[in-house]
Amino acid sequence: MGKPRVIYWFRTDLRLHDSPALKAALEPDPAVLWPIFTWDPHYVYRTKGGVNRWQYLLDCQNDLSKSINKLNPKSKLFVLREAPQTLFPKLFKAWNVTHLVFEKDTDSYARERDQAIADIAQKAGVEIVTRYGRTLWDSDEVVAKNGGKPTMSITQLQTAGHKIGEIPRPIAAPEHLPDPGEMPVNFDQEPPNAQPDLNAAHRGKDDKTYNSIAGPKGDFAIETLEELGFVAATTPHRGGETLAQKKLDCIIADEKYAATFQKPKTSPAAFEPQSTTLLSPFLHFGALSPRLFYWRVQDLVSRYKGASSPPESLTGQLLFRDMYFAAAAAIGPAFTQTLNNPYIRFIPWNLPSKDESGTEVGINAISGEYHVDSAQAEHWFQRWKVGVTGFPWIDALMRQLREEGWIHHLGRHSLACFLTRGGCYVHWERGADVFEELLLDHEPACNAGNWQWLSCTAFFSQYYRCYSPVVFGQKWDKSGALIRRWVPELKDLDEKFVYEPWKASKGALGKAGVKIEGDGLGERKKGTYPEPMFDFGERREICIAAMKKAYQVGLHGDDERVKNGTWRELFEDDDSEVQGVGVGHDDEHADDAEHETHKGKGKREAKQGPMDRHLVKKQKTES
DNA sequence: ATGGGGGTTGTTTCA
DNA sequence: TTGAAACAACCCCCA
Repeated sequence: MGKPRVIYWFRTDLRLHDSPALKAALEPDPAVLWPIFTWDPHYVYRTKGGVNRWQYLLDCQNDLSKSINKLNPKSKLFVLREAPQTLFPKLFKAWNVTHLVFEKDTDSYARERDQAIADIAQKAGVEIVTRYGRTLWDSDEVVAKNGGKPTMSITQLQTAGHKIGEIPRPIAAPEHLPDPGEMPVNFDQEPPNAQPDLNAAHRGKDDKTYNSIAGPKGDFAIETLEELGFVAATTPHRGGETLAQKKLDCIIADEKYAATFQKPKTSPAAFEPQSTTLLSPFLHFGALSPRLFYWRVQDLVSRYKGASSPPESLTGQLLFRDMYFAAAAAIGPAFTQTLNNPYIRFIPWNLPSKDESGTEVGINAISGEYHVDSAQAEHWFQRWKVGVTGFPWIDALMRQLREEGWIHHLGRHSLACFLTRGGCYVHWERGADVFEELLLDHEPACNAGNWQWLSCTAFFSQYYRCYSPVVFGQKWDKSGALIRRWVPELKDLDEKFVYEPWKASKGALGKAGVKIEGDGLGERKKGTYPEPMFDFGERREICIAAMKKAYQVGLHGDDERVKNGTWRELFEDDDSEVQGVGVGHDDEHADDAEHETHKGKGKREAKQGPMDRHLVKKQKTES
């Protein structure tokens, strides 16, 4: 037997430091090692991503390639443009590969893909080696220690983690890398399935991604935005392991900040500089190891007097990340949706997703296809999406997100609450879909989990705690600096009205050079800012009443009645206020609703409640 | 097993 | 100006 000929397959671990998988690849002292990245059509076409995130990925790849090249001038990150499922059988033969090594990934699509790769490797007689390094603990182990169930609270995660044992200490980056072997491409490229292309909207130019396996020059170079057909990115945030390390160093150097960090006390209105670390995009691409981050903080905390502790502390933030990863690992593809998900509450939101289970986009992806069951809700959603709701705090956040790809966690809360249970009563999957496209740090598990949290469909349930689009921002930023930065229409408006310009007098508006008019969609007149979409106080009341009703009904995503539409019967005794929310009901039913209201009000409130709650409990223990 | 305490990140009011 | 308490519609967790 000769020495191993190893492919190291980089995926969501674009780094050299603290990589258990890379360490495992180097341990048998390979004769050759190819560091490769495969440009997977699933990510290119079936994962929504704005230009900002594509640029960030390219940053991470370029930085990694440079670092590899420093360790061995003959090597770099070799990028191959083909789906791994069809590429690897050919590579294994052509390059005479003995081992394929990669970091384990528990995302639904990744699991399915990696299983396929494992089968292919077995047939080819190639040994597969994997290690976990994407979270603090192996998510599957967490699930096992949690009784095979998804971690639905931070205590569950902590208890399970405690049972597994101490979080592994980070591993140093390798000091040497073997030469890559020969890389003949004496085989044909399997053309990708480019339809549907969920990113078509961002491609201003021709998509040349798959013109050849080894790129335009045949040198396995990293793609460019040009090659992908994308126009220029707008975010100021840049990726790469080198930058991640530098930023982490800065954060740890500010001992008081890092050791006493309390997330709920950091301001969502702070920008330049932001109040949180902005390390999440690095974590997403694996340019920063969560375990390195954890131990750099923890070692400081252990010797610091008066340090904060989980869940509010910096390490606590990493625990939440692990919680979502383990929940997603246990629930599988259904985690990112309501349908078929037994752990998520059914709420009859407007604009529900079309059922795409069984289709290609249905695998762990929200394609954005949905039922427009209410023209009103659709109009609100369109205004929310581009930041013209007429609520300056909401619009500022949305515009910051669109341009920079990052907003503070509590800003995300504001946007999410407003779209779902605290304003528009639009399905959280619509919002998750928009965030998936816009966030640099978009992580399927964390994004879906946080939307479930905020919409009170899982993880969190206090739906009467509702973020006000006015007072919540004011609590952090009385003068409206964030609004002035991102909603320049209002930059000269008096502090008294900057959060609610509709209350300003004509004189005050005139002085600020702004008029309140229109819905903000389409061509907007210069010097205008849209009217508020609705009376927030009114909407808040309606939404809370509707949430209460849905909680009493107590359906979950896997309920047959959710799938076959008979859930409607359970909501028919809505009183008139609630009816204002659920659109979709035609006028012919209005009479019935009216009728129900007359005889039902009062009595039912008192009696039905406890009975329904009992029903909910019973259902839960059964499932 | 049941009941009380608590829940990273609400709002309003009052001291 | 800051902090605590009321509001009291939820579910999880632990003893």
